[in-house]
Amino acid sequence: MTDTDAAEDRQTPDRRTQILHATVDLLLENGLAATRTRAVTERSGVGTGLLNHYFRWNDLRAAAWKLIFDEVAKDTFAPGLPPDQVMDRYFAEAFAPEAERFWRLWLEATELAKQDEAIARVLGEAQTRLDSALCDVLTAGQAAGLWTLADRDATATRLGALHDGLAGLLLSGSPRLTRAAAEVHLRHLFALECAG
Amino acid sequence: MTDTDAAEDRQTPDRRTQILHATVDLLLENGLAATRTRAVTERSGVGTGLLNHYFRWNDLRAAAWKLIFDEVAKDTFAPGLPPDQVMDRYFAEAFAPEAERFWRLWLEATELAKQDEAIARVLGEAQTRLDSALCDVLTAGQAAGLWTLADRDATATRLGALHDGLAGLLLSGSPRLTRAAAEVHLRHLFALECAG
DNA sequence: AGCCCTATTGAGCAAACGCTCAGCCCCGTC
DNA sequence: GACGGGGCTGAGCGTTTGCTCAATAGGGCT
Repeated sequence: MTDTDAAEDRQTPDRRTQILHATVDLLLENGLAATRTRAVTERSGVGTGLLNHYFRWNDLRAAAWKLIFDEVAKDTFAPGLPPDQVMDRYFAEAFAPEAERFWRLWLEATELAKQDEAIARVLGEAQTRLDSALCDVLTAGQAAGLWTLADRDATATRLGALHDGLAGLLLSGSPRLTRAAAEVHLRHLFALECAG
Repeated sequence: MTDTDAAEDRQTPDRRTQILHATVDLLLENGLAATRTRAVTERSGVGTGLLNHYFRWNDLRAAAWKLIFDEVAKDTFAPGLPPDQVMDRYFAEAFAPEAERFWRLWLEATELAKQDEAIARVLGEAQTRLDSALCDVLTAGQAAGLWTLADRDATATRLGALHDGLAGLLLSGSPRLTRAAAEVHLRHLFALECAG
């Protein structure tokens, strides 16, 4: 991502980078279904030919998704904070409005992963990354005596899966679940895991 | 689904019913992405014109999904069994290979629900139905003294969401999670809820 | 100026999709 | 046999995709 900032400073940002970031923006704004190559060319001010010179559409999607997922993984588990504060931040931001766009893209990627191997790889890496980051935080907290967990890996998997499931419920517009309630559910599971 | 058998027995099963059930079969076999109107006409042995006479594609999908979801809701929570046996069956079949097709369709429906109001309605009804069925079982078990839960509705929501999240993880082919492990996770949450 | 070469363009192609519509087939009625 | 009409057909339309390719613009080098 340092490439990005450096490129934006330059007078003539790499056209390839322009295309990539236009794709990221459009994906976050409108989701995959409404993001087509033509929309990317218009947003980035680039001809259709150049876009296809640099990317095949599948690869462009995968590259943009990788940027987005990496960014989230970096933001969610900020380094240097005490583990309990990291978890608190994780719970607080789990269902924040800004996270909604991310989850929509996550579900869309899951959908596409069956057909597109590039996206499957990106999604798999992001999953592993988020899961192991969560594992690390749980381990650090346990080492610091903040909590006691019988099986940190299993707890991380359950937290991640519940997070995912609740986010999916929220996205589907279920009237029986609010953002605040979803956060409570996630915190509740963690409390149960620590107590049990 | 008794309609199906009855229809197959009849000499001239309703063409409309033939189309509907061909759609159900194809959705279960190949998922939505690989199920197009042409595939339905071929499977049901019907001309494209007749299909479009009876259904618009969006409505046909929604109708087929409704059949599938209703069937699952009916099968999962069989009436007449003791609540603890119902829960055991729920856990045992939660990630069975046959359930995989269902979850793929569930995710695809979630995806489409934002664009298609008919599917959003069908999905919403199915969600409510499954959630309240789970609530009922939890309530019945508590009444029978099988377990004690602080908040049955919340527990039902958490179980459903964890189920959903784990199924999503399995579908995405995550190598870190097996069907058996997913079942253990779900049972573990229930045990925690009962204990806590 | 003349030349070359890379970056860039955009009209248009091929494929895939849902859906239409002119017409065919078949059966009941007179 | 003639006629009428509803069930049914399928070639093909219109649209939307991702992507190609001949053509162009423009800057550096001689």
